[in-house]
Amino acid sequence: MLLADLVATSAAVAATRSRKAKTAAIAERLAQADPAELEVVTSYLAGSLRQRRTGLGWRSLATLPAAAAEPSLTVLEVDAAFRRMQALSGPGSAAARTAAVGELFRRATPDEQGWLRGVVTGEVRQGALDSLVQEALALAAGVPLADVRRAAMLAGSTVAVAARAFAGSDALAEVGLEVGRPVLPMLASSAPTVAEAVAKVGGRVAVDTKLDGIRIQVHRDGDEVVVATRTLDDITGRLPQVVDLVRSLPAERLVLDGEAISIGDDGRPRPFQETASRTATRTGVGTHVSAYFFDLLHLDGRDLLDQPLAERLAALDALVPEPHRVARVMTEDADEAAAFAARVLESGHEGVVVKSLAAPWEAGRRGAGWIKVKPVHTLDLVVLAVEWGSGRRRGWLSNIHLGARDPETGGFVMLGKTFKGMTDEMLRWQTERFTELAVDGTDGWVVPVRPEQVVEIALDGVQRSTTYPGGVALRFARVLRYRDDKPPHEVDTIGTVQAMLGG
DNA sequence: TTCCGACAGTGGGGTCGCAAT
DNA sequence: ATTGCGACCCCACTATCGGAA
Repeated sequence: MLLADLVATSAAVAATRSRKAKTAAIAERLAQADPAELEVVTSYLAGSLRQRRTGLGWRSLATLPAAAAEPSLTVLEVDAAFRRMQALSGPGSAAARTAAVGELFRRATPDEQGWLRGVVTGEVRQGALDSLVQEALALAAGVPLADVRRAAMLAGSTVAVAARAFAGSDALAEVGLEVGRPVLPMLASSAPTVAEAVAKVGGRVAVDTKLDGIRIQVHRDGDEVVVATRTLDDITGRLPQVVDLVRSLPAERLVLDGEAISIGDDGRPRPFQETASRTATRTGVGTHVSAYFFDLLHLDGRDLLDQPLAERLAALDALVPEPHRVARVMTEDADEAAAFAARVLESGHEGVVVKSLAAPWEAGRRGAGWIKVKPVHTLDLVVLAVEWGSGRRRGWLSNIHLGARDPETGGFVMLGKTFKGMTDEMLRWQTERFTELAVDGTDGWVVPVRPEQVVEIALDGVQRSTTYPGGVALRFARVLRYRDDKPPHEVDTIGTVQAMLGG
């Protein structure tokens, strides 16, 4: 298959807003793929390369050679080119990579160059990702979507089951949970209060402590242990204590789901930054990282995936010692759940996850069985500058720079940015408003403004920063509303924000 | 007809590893 | 030694489609 054909499909998918039409276009292209190229085509139609890392990013593609007039690249040639680039490392690899990019892009037409750049930077933006490709696979192969989804969950990717989809439902059904091969993780949606989460889940629920660490999935087969992250990255070598712990459990084959986090000598959780640092480093030592498990998917030959959570938890409790499980209550009473959540926060943890005790394990259904609840802080800050948006926000002033008041200088200290929480109406309004407040000094991207507009910001908390002058940055900041009832000299001070670090 | 679940898009800060400077 | 890029950890929120109610 020519890359040009695939790029044409991507353009057609981008050109319509109808999901059905997108799915149909993708399905048509999938049906035309040879068996040998099916995995590459499936991956490309979802907007991703098959190579996890290429060493290429937006910067590497800033300058490109002149484009070809006629299409000639095949999808397999493109895959081979990226495979070669992935293999490059060591001194001189950057130059070799640049040469390889030149070779590939010289053979691409302007449209193909645009698509190649998008797939490398993860910005194909055609309005279809993995989920719609799963639908397209089901459509093209004439198999139920649920079969495709389940096989993809168990195999850890959609690409891995594309060929089986075309071989039929029976072939898909042969894909089972394999100890040692990570499955796609089950995700949680969120709710503002515990009471709402309990009501939404319904019936008897488990309320788990939500730890602010790294999600881990641990597989053990005899002495062989594999630790994987949420994106199924293998981090076994970085968490030796977790490996030892799981080896010590009284079972031979198992699959556990949990969280890795640094806990201080006082028994309270360390900031997320410490856990991240510790788990990101391959060789270094540092604070101890402990594992706390909250689910069990397999135990000694028995798959628990399809069992209700209540049964999985019973098996978990029998297997894993209490100090290595997340604290939990099981109840039907929203007040009891809320009281537990209050104790969890008191102990320094992030929040709770409310789970249906009747629900089986189901990846990729954010919203069904698990609902997280975290407290929200708010600050009133002033807007210091705005950035022009991209994609669907092109032409709108989008990402705002936030500042707290510095009582000593009478000025403002930047704490971070946010583009979240804005409706289209707010984007329209702020584009007009900040155009009025703009001062000289724009670089064409960032527009500095007079610090006069106050905004109420919601955030999960603050963290240490080496980027911002106050030494603190906001975590997950989003706009609640613009405030015209509050003058800039009354917004929160940098001292107030710094004090939240200790909290 | 209205409601709501699922999906994609738009990016945020921090940390490390690696190659180049 | 320092710098810049790429990769990946955590993540919130809105708009929209299309099936469910």
